[in-house]
Amino acid sequence: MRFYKISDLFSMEDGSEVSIRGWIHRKFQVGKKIFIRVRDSSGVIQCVIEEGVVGKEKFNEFEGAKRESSVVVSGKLRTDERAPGGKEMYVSEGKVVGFADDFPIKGYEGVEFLLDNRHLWLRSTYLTNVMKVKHTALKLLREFHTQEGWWEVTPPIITSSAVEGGATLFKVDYFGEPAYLSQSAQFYLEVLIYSLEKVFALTPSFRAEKSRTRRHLSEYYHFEIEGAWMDMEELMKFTERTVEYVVQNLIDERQKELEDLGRDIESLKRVKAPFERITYTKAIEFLKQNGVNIEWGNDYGADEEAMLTKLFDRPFFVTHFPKTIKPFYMKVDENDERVVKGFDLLAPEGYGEIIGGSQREDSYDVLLKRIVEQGYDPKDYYWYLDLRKYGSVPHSGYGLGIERLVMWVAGLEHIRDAIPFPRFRERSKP
RNA sequence: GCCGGGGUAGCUCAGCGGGUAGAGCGCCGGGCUGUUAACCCGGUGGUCGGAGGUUCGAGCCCUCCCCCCGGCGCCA
Repeated sequence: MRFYKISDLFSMEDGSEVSIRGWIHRKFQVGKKIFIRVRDSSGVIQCVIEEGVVGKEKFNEFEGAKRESSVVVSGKLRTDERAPGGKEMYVSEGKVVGFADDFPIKGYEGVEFLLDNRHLWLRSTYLTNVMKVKHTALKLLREFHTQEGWWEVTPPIITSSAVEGGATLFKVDYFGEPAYLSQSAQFYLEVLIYSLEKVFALTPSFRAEKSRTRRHLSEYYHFEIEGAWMDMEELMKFTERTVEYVVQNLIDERQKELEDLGRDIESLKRVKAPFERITYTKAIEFLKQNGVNIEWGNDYGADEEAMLTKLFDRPFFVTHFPKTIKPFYMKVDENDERVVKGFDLLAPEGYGEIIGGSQREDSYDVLLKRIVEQGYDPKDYYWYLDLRKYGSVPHSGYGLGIERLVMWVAGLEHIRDAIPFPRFRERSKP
């Protein structure tokens, strides 16, 4: 038997005999007539079952099938304005494959209940739409970098030390020795540019902070790139082209899902390179003019970042931060020793930082000095320092938070919905 | 880690001058030949987050603890 995708049925002729399989999304019974809305991965269609047509036994079988029961049904398609989407199937035969117990999610539950029942909530059209958007975003990132001559590589997740200090690491028992879950693949990518020149990786990253915001996860997908011979300017140009490519093609390929999610497509259409740029110094001036009590040299917080996002109606760069608030690997600007050649890319509409990048320090002596300056032990970074001793080159790279990108593009209120099984706070179930 | 809010029926919540618990929805049974979170009739429903304490008596007052939500910090 050939099974059709439900989404394909809506473009077929009335009278077509088709079979589908899926799950009962909604069900209504009126006397001797049962309406079931059958869902598969592509869509939902209403099916009408009448006792006079399928027989009493089959009718009773479907009568006993609750929401989320899995079914196979066959029948004729016909147009009916009373059906959602304007088409329905008039069932001639079918069977219940797996009967469902009473499904706990009815549609008015709170956050905690839904998170405890995430394994069931993932069947919702809302989360399904988000997952489809995410898939396409990942596909587009890979597609673009491959087209542009980049190599995908697979850095380790288990590491022996912090890439940068500060952020809390998850500790694991590695054959009796302490090891940590990676919070960035950057240093490993820096190794690989000496052979592949331009590399990217998609890996989970882990942060053990007990963050309490709608923008943080303990486990998230990190898209990182590193390019040999690239300076900060080249990297920023490449970054904005990447974001433009992903967003513009998403509008095209996932239009229906974005609309279902209630996303304002017009604001996404404005995501065209080049993006505006503002230096950290100018950002601080702006904040001061708007009554924020902040001094040059301090990092701005979430409230301040939100103020900045209102300056532009598309993503924009903040550049040249004081070196005191940025990690040692960022290259100090030769025109102004107080700042580094690093940038953040902030998404508009209050979404904030989605990418952080920089040109890397390529001088052995300067890097060593900065490691010591920031209180780290150079021995822990022996292999990272080594890279500067064997044909060092200018190079740059960035890290993009996949779930933050999805959250912004899909217009989500919370980052947890950009990942099927969110890990945050102490939550690790389901 | 800090600040704020909250944990009462399967779910969403009400109850608080202390007198030992209520609604809606769900669920179960019945009815209905066009439903869109269907509708109508009947039924079912609770260690009031945990442990101590005050009191004749605690969901309600006190102490400690646990869990959840939102904001900050940290960052992608």
